[in-house]
Amino acid sequence: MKSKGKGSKRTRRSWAEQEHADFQLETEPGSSEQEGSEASLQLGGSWKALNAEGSSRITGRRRRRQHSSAKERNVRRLESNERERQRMHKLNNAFQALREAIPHVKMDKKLSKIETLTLAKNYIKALTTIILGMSGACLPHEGNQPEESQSKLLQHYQQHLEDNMKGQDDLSKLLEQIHNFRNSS
DNA sequence: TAGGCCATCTGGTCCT
DNA sequence: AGGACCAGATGGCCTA
Repeated sequence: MKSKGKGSKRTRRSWAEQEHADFQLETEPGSSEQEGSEASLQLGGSWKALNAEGSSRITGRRRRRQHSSAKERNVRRLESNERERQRMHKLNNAFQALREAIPHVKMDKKLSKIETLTLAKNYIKALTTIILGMSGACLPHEGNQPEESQSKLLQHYQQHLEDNMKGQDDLSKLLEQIHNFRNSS
């Protein structure tokens, strides 16, 4: 969460505020609006935006007929918005956990999401390389072809997941095991 | 000031 | 049927 500004950013008209006017504007009066008709074609968020600009590109498209009252729709939309916020918060928490799990140089600057994913991918690759190197050293009689080692590593990891992985701390346990393994070898 | 990043809203689709 | 997921749109904040 950014430190400032986000709390006061709700300047867009809420669905509750604009719902009535938009519904009148976008629904062709007197038309037979059956569920699943052309009205349900995918337009996503561009629908309102294009209409607001007065574009004629989407003429003829109508919002799907809603069977519930405006008030019920309003309530469901607000509930849906809340769920979506919670979902995005969980996603952001996961990003934050990932940020804390990967080492990076600019500790003072928060990694963006794309940076986090990219660094995480590179970190996994680096760790995999290290582990493959260690397993190659410890298994002199095994075939040391990269694909073979990688396959064994994956097998071992999956087995480990099935046997032990149950909670949120499992990744740190695994990293601890890797750390211990490195120290002992 | 432009561009990057982000939070939020929104409606369609998928899944249970 | 309802919730989860997804992607587009929008507008605010920040930085170069």
